Amino acid sequence: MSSDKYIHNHVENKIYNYWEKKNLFKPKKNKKHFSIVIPPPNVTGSLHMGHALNNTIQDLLTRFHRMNNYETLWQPGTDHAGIATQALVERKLEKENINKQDLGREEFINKVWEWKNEYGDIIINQLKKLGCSCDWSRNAFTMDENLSKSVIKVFVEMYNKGLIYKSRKLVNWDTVLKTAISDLEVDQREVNSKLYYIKYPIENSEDFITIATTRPETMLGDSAVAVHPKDKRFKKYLGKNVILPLSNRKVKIIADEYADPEQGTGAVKITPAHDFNDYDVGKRNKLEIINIFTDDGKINHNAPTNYQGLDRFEARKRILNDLGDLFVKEENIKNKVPYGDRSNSIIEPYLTDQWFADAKKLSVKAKKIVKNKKTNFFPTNWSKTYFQWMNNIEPWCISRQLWWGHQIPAWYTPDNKIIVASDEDEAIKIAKKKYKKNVELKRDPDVLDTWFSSGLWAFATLGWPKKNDYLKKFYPTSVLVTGFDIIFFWVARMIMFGMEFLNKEPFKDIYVHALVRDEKGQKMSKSKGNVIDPLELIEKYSADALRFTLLSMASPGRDVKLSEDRVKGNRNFLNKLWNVNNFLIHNKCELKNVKKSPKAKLNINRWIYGELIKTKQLIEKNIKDYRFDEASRNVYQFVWHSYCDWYLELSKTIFSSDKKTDIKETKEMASFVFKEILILLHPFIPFITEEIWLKNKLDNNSKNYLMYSNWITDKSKKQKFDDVEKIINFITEIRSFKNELGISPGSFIDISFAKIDKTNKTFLNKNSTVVKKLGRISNFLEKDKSHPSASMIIKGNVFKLYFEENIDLNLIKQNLIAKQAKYQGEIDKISSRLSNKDFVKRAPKHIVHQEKSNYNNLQNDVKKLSLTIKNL
RNA sequence: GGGACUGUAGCUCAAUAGUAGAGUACCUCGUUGACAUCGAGGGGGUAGUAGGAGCGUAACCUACCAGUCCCA
Repeated sequence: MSSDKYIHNHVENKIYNYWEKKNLFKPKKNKKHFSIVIPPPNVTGSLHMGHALNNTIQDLLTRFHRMNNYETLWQPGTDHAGIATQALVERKLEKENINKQDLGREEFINKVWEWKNEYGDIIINQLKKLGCSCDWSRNAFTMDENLSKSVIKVFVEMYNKGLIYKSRKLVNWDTVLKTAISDLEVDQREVNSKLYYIKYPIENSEDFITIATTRPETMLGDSAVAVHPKDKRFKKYLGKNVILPLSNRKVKIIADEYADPEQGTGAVKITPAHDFNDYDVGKRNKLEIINIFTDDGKINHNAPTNYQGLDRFEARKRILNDLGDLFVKEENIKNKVPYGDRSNSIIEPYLTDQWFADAKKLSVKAKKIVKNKKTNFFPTNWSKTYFQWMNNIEPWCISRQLWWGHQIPAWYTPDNKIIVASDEDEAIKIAKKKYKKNVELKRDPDVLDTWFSSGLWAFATLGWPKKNDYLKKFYPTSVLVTGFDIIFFWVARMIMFGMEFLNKEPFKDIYVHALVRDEKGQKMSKSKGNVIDPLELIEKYSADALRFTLLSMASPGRDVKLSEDRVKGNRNFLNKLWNVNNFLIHNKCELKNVKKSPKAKLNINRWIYGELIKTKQLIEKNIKDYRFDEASRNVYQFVWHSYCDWYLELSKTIFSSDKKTDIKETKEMASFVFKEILILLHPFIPFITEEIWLKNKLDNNSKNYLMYSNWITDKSKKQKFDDVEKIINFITEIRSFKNELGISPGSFIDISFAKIDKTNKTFLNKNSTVVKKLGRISNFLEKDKSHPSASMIIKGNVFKLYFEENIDLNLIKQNLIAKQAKYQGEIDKISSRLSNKDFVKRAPKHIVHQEKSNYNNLQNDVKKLSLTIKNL
């Protein structure tokens, strides 16, 4: 006999190899087109829960469309993660006592490539573990030659259009990584800080003006003290100078509305080189910009010698110490401090020359396309977030002081003019034309922000700028599946680039899923130690179980709170499925020979077929609406409860009978529906469905792949099969009644039909085999027995039940009284509704009608109940 | 400071305004034929609070309370 348990461990790898060997992930010519580009995971990354959710959804959509007559492309790849990768390789080299600078740029980049070639596929292999059916033959990398070419092309064109420019500005500077980063890469964290009050002596006076600051070390770079123009307290000092303590420089006291009279002392020190607000004040008031930091956050030569070379935090201590009497007090406060999301170090506003993209200009078309609903967010609400950011968009700093990445295609002439060209030869040509002679050119050492190249992902991976078949077929892509955390980083920028260069939206739909949190709803983080590793769950419970769990929990607008128990529960679902297969084999059902559309006469067969169609339609609708939670619920409910708990149980009565035609029909239907179940479930849980498919040789020697099997279509009118539902209800009532009276569920009973109406009597007699077996009934009696009985009332019919066991009459009575009270409660509610004239007048007729009929039915039941109670 | 979201059973979440459901946990019972990773049954909800519109709502509006997130 086959094993009772589904063991996933060997199955999943085997099945994945089978898919790859058969080349099933490649797009196959078909009428319609469907495409997804993967949000490229970081090449240094390893699979976390966010990836698992994100890619499970994409795989479900991909498989669903691939099965249903779409030529389907899921374009995979990774991004080069400039900072992360460079830092990683640097650390690795440090361990080997190799310094990046000694190695030189070119050699270092070689080392990074070596690393990439060795480890870069880790995350790709992890995606395979999850079952992702990407077309791996097209696996892309942002540093690939063709993608790099499109990056250069985009840069050059944007420069020529004036959409990219170089400028000296205050930027977010990471003193650890020694590079500029964009606003988005800065994390504003609330921390406990101290506010220091410091007296600045006023020139030629005994007076002081007291300022408050959280960063006293920056006073070495102060170029003014600002007060609010309307602040009467300071009016007398306006235009005077203060003697800057420690530096002994003279700086002016100026009036500027930036100074908030309510904050601190009302007077604020202005350090244009090291604070974004102060920079603006400085510009307005034409103040000197004094940079006092080196690129690694130490005090530089612009400060008094005794502080030079000190780290910024060391300098703070020394300065506070050196202030002496001028130090007034300190206060504990909470404030926001900028941290670099990669280095985790405090970010320094720093004045440098950088390249910027004019995001404001790019945003115009990008906003319009969403406004015009050519691109739609799901859930819709995310468009608000999108617009809010787009409306307040700032220039995007795209240059990074790194070696690993796309080097900016700009060259400098000896007189420091910029030449932007797609390669050095072209730059030389341009220079020659301009200067009428050969001039020495120096290439800009900076590279572009990784997100710049990921922004081209949706079309560069499809071959752009070449106008090939793929681009035509698959752009715009059908849907982008992504987390809300990268709407700005990536989604918005892809839309901007897509609109600018193809004048078409990169994707029709944007499905935004939530964050995966731990079971308590906390963000998973290494420092908290609450990270659940998807690979561990896969190992323990299977990829299918993890996938199904994530899908069923992906409710829109909600975070996914993942607990191991849920995954375990869904592993049980797989086992159930496995055992259905065992059951069918056991009953000699042949899946291999099922007909295309089975004809059924038996009510249970017609019923399960109807349920199948209904379920299929529901799932399809929910997948199209991106309601994966609902879709998984639909399929789970149908498979476990309708098919296993009822249909297969009911079918057992037929299998154990001697009616050959009925047995044949039921075998066929059981097999047919199960085969359809495998097809419906495949996008959700591809491994086990494929395993069962192959085990039953449904592939027909590689002629019928599960992965290309269409979902069932049936356009016939919906038929209702009340009779099976009636049987189910009747059996449930009996089971429940027995349980309430404390009768062992396995025991057999007799039931008297003496007081029930003809329709029901005929119906039950007609279905007696099934009802008797599942309801554990020995005999249907036409007349009441003289033994004591318990009465069960279903929809106005009184059934008398006779048990072998002795039942406490009191218990029976109590049971009936409780039921009566429950019904009466319902009646009271309905009657208060019905006695409301406005309700009867204004509510739709069918609602009123329904209430009335409910009322009558309940009244009838209560009447019967009280009669029975009286007779006891 | 600006913005978005959430509040429903112990927990995690559903439900076109027609009167609250599922999974899980819990309790009771059950095993010689698919499955104990199972089956049958059960208890459990003043829907954050308070107003308002409406015949009626958990769903709409307003305020408040609580929480989460984003931007500055």
